[in-house]
Amino acid sequence: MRLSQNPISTLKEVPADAEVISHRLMLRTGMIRRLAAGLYVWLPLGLRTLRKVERIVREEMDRAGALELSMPTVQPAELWKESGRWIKYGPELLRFKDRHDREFVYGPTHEEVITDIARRELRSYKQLPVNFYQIQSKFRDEIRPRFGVMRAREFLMKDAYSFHIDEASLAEGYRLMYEAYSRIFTRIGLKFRAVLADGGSIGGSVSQEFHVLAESGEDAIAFSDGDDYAANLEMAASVAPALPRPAAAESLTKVPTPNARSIAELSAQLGVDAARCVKTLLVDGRDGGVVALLVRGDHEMNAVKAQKLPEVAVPLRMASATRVREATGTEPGFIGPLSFTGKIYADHAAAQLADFICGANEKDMHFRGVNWGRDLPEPQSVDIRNVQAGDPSPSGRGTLQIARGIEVGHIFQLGQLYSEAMHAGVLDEQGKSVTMFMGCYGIGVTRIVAAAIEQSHDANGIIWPQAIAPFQVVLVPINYQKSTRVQEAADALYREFGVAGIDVLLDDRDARPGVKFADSELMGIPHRIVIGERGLDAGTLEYRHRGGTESTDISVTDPVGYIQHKLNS
RNA sequence: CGGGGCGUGGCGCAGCCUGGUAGCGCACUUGCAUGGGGUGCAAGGGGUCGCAAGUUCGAAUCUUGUCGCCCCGACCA
Repeated sequence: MRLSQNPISTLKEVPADAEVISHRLMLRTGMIRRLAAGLYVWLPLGLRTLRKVERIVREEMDRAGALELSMPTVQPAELWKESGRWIKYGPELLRFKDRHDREFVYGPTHEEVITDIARRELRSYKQLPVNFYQIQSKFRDEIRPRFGVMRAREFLMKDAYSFHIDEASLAEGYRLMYEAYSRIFTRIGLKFRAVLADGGSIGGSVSQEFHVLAESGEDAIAFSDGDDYAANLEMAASVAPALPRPAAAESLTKVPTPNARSIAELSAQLGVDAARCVKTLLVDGRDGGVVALLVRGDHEMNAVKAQKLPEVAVPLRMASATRVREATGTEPGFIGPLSFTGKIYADHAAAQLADFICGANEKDMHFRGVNWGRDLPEPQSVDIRNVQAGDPSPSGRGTLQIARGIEVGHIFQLGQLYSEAMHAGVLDEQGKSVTMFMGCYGIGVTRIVAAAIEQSHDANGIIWPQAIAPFQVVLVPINYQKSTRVQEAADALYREFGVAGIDVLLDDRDARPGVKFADSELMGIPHRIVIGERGLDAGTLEYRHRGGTESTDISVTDPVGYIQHKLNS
């Protein structure tokens, strides 16, 4: 591409609402433009990178034996009603009607459509296993789209769905996808980690997410420093303390704690560690009542874990102030388990405490010296808290660290969740009908582009990994418009790179060198060759790598060979 | 959904409090100079101030409504 022919210029200033670095750089380089909240136009420069990511994904999916197809973005509501997700999916599902008043959705994912295809087309176990995939736009009406294309409403996704005769085959298909994903992210040049995950709204049992490690990531992930255990914070199991609970030493006393509505205030007023306090959280119950969830004062409740408890309503909701009053006779801040009559769950760590402090179900009062088994019944002990850095790893080796990640891939073993609801079966070797087992596997193609920038940039701009750079080489001629020699040399070089099949950008704009240097760095093109009269006199060109700070003179005789060597090393 | 904030040329902003017919920087156009790190000088083009209604002789400015967007929160017990 000749840069003089690209009408999109780079920006020095960026819209004030762009927060994260990838969003700012994508706007400044002219990769994307915002159309509306969560909707982005991919301009020529951005699309080049997007297509390169797509190509790598496609190559590795094909290599893993998956078959590409393409499904409509618009789907009939009947399929969603059949799977049950018409009700379960919530407002993120964009629903609309056509001129005949028939209901449709804009697909946020395609389990229903692919299962419909599978039940029509697949008749025999001999056709299994099979894995279908597509790379296509999805729409999810996010509560709060943000961070540019990182959490957009419409985005490009690679989604794959596999069908199997039994669980063993599903596990094998899942393993193949795990390996394909690892190859994909490695080829793209990302620092990533596969972590144990929750199924979320897609459902299913076994599932792992692939996270790109970056400070700006929206997810917290916990990983062991002793082995390769890694899990989304939502899922990371906290290990129950092994020691026996200390014996009760204090007697139960009620103490005044005026306005101590938070653990921080409470522990300050009483001069005790937050870890000796118990937080009582009331959440809505499944049967209409409330459920008490107890965690240690220095711990945080984990909503994903808590809503797996049978009595807890899904999705998890904190009880309203009115219901708190009905259930306890007091207001939030002074709730405790002692006179509470509803269902009580205590986190393992809270259940392990002796002589602890908790609310007295009376305004401005707490109990001290509370002991399980003596002052109230032994609790049902469960894991309902987030792990913290320093906690022992559930793998038994090492302690947990917390890092932030951007979820770029997610793989699931769905089992028979959809195939059962939608009656997708095949005949087995005995001629008996068997419900198929399914897996599904997603990659956020557009999100990968943003994640790559988050992970690799500096003060001057993007530093693209080789594999997804919009151009591999940029040619910067000095005084292109005035110097015939420079122009001829640059044009010749541009042709040679093109013939060699290397993606080359020629900055033939009538701009000063400083502008071109700044732009080449902003755009993050890995290899730069400067062509100037001085160098031509000496028979040299100037080479510089985007990541480096030094330029080196190279001979004019074979710059293409020089770059090819760099690309292959 | 709750709280806060913002809508003024393509982008970043000032003007609004105290009404008098819109300004600055970047970008863009033209010319001259410059030509190895976002160069300088000069001359230009471009905005019915989100939209609607109201108050007023007069509204970017005051009032009401409406639409759009952004940020924070959604463990607080």
